[in-house]
Amino acid sequence: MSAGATRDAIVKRADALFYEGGFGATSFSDIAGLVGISRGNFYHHFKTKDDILDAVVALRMERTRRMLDAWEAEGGDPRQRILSFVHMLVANRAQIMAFGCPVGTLCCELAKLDHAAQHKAADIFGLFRDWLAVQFRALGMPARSEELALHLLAWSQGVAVLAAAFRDEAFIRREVATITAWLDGLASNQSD
Amino acid sequence: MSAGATRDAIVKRADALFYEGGFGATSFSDIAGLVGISRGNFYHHFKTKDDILDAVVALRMERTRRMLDAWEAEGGDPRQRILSFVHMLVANRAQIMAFGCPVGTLCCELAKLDHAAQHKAADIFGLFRDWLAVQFRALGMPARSEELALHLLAWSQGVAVLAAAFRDEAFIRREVATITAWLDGLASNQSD
DNA sequence: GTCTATAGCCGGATAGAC
DNA sequence: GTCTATCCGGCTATAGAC
Repeated sequence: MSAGATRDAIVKRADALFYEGGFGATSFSDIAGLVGISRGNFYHHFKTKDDILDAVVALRMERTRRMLDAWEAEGGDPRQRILSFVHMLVANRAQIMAFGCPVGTLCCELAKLDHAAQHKAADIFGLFRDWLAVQFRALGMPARSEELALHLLAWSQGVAVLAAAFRDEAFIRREVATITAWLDGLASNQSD
Repeated sequence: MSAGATRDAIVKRADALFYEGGFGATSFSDIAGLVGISRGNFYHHFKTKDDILDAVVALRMERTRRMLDAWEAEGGDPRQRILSFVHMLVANRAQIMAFGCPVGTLCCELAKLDHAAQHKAADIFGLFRDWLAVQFRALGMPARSEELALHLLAWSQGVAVLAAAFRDEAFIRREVATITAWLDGLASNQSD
């Protein structure tokens, strides 16, 4: 296998395992087993476990960027773009109920570990925040766009946490409906 | 030291370490070091690490119950009681920015570990949910009390996650103010 | 009830053959 | 670039002295 392909396979599998089992609980053996290589071969591609984490965070950053660009390119209005973000909760509901949000749970785990990569992980949230702020500005709310972006980001995070704790799909759908109503009420009443 | 005292000391320290460092990342040595006992002595009180987790979850359950009872006994109105809950975000802001919410982060970690105690941990959320639902009923919203309780619980969880990710105290205070305004708007307009 | 000593395992990481 | 073999350390857990 070429150099890049094995490396990519490692990062891809590590990404999934870090999400489903957590960074700390995932071992080199776990990743190597899924990729189909030996543990020794690992260190030809990554010197330490933290290096793998950096690569996984970079992968998630890039994937997020592409997703936001795609939503931007779909040609809808800002309201529809924001709803694309919110709809992730429904589209990924099975994984969210099982493992929570990939970004939120990683940030919380790295915060407890006081890990050097915690700020890079939070930057993924930053991508969403900035993109949402652009949408709120386009909706005609320039003054409070960043606050609204953080508010919506927090809202979706809360839904993910409780959905995972209670395994409650109806709750997800109800909250998404509430968010949609809140969004439609924003233009007419900017007090919330 | 008497049997109960050492056991209580272990649970108390484990509670803090599980919160600040995570369950998986906390070792027996960490706890023993803080308590001031040897690792060997540990197994006289707890057979496995999971047994300690059970005791920690039970401790948090009981502490939560006492806190909710105290808020109930303070003699305010339902609105004031709900604000006592919300105010936790401000009162514990330093810890929340450093380690997230103790309940939310534990639930997410145990979900990823597919741990047997994950449902018991979620029961702590259940205590808050049921108590909040009682308050919303007392506010005159019997039909949607449970939904409102879950909504507020999720909201506070989202604030905790983003506060930890961005270490943003102003964000916490802003969201608490928004929650307060939302609460005061509920009586007059039950559409949100 | 608390200690020391240690078993047994698995983690990350390395060396060197192919 | 991939492998096998191995080191070292920390982990949970146990045994047995005091």
